Amino acid sequence: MAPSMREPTYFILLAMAEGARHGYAITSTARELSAGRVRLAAGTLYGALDRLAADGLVEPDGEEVVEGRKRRYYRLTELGRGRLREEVEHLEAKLAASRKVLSAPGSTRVAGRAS
Amino acid sequence: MAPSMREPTYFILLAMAEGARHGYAITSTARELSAGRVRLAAGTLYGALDRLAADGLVEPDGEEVVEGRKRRYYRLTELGRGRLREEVEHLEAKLAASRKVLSAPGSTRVAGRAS
DNA sequence: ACACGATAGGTCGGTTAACGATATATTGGC
DNA sequence: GCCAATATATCGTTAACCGACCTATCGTGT
Repeated sequence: MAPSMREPTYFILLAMAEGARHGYAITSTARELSAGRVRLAAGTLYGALDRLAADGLVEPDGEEVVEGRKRRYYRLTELGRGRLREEVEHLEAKLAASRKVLSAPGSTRVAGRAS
Repeated sequence: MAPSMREPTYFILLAMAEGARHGYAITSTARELSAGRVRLAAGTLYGALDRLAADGLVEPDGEEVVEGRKRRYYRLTELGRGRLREEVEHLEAKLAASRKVLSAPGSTRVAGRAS
């Protein structure tokens, strides 16, 4: 079973789910989607992009130069999209579990605690 | 801003939200709550317990011997419960963001892609 | 002319959670 | 006697993330 994604990775993939993006655009999209919570550090972003490409979750989608600045585009693969959807399911399962537990005030001890 | 918890940590805290537990019981409760997904390795469990205690999210709640086996109990602190609730909010925010993005089929490019 | 912030890409070393392996010890079933 | 389950603990490794730093362009303000 693949371990759950960390938050930066999750938002990097999610940012690309809307369409291909170049690195810097991923940073701002992730920031928006997370309501400001996720501010991707350069090391996190480019490291993750290399890793995700090696794992086949994203792939390069060409380069271009806009106003003198090079842009490297990446696109989510079908595998990446599937992995993202899987992650959403885990999120839902986690939430379901927490509702079951946190609704009850609970300070109960597990079976038969003797003094 | 505190970084998001990893899955094992989340389920360790969630297991204790129902009531005080000893280490081994946390392992089985976490396994149940996660529908079998989270199988805590010993190193993960006891390492996390020490770390969480140092951070004030959990605290020791006595020891006892049951059938010749020592049990070390831990309890969730108010801080820990708050941190858990905070994490649930982040989970909800993440889900809201992902629904917004994944509902649309989206293979759009970000503004004005030439060529 | 110069500084600075935003845009755009990248590297590198350090921190830390998680993990598997290993160890100890007891109880109970085969 | 051996193994699985119960129970706790340590140790070394891996992997993700992060801050710091570097290069470079463009526009704005001084």
